[in-house]
Amino acid sequence: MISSVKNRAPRSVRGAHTRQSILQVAVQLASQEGLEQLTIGRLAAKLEMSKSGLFAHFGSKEALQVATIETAAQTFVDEIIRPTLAHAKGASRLQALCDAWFSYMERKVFEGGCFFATASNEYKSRPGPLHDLLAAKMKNWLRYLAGLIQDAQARGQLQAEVEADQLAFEIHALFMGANWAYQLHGDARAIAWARRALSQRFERLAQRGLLPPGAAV
Amino acid sequence: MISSVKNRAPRSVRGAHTRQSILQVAVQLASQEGLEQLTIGRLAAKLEMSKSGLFAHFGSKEALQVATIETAAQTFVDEIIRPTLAHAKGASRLQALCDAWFSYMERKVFEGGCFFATASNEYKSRPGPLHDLLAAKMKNWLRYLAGLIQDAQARGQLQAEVEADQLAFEIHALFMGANWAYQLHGDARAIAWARRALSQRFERLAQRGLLPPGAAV
DNA sequence: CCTACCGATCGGTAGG
DNA sequence: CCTACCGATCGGTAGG
Repeated sequence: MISSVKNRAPRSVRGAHTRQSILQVAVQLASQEGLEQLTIGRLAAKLEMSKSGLFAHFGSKEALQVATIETAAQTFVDEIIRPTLAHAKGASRLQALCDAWFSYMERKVFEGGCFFATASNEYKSRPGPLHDLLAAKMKNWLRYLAGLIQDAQARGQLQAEVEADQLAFEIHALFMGANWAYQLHGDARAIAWARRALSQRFERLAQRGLLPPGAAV
Repeated sequence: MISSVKNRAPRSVRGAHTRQSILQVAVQLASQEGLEQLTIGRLAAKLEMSKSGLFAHFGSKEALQVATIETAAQTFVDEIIRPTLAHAKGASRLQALCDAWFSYMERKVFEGGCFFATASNEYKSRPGPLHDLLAAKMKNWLRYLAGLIQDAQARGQLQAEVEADQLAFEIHALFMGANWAYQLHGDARAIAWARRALSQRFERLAQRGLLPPGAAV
């Protein structure tokens, strides 16, 4: 079916600007309260515009939710993926990515902590298009992590006997754990614990000093 | 204030039984969709009773949510804490606890995966009494984990240089990571990855073979 | 981008 | 434990 409703294009530069403003607020709200609590009425009230005016930008609540996820994904790429591309492939880039992730959390890029932690937890046990979209995004993220690990292994900077998927899972689990504890208890020790666990894991896996000095922060 | 509404006691044996039936359904629903989506109307429809009849058992939505959390806590204790008390204090009990946790997930005690993973994620960035209750429960859980670690350390079964809070955080992060991936992707490899990461961590921390043989599963 | 609506559902109440 | 309600809010529509 050809849906001009779900993939609504902005009709003007001004419309696109308004749409972006809406989505920036939506991303912040959803990172704290989830995508289900992101109601059109509350969002419109925050933006001091009418429900129907806001609604017209998206066409359905689900389209608003999808656009919110895509906006958060853009921010995630800009904050975490893109800066690390300046680093050499392998251990250096992997380390930069981990640092970027902790920085992203400490700087509170999203008010409610990692947007994707909130959203993927919200839909992890509920079928539907939002589950599928988030599961696909998270799978890509873990694949990307595993790819960086394999790069480091191919360069002899990381022991090859550890399965890349296994290590990617561990790294991701420490990110999620740090985000969870930091948000729930407001205790920054969780970030320090995750950093230390990661650096110890990396140290053990580093081979023959090929990891750049101080790389395992 | 003396609140006979929030701490409503069942007026009869039959009333207590109905209340328990309601809460069992509530716990399953909330583990999948969260405590906010646990609406009185949906719960009443599932139980084929009237909204107001169900409502009368609790007095407010928040009281229903609190009772649901306490019910899930009971199940958690029965499934994970209590069985491990049969094991000797120290590494043995710590290991039994980890095994019990993975078993609890694999047996899908809660349909949506770990109830407390869902609930604590839902309220981690939102102030209010439910946040505070869940944060307190999770703090107790991590304290309990850290206590088991300290017991093992005091017995010379686990190296003492690792901070108990640090290791408890790591163990919990692997539990949360396994639950997250298993629920989101339905991929049991996540459980295997978490088990392996844990057993490797324990192996490295075991001293002088004092850890019972095969204890680090 | 707005006002003015719609039916459905929310948490909760009255009264039995 | 029920029927019969209440005002508020939900996602969404009509028409401009």
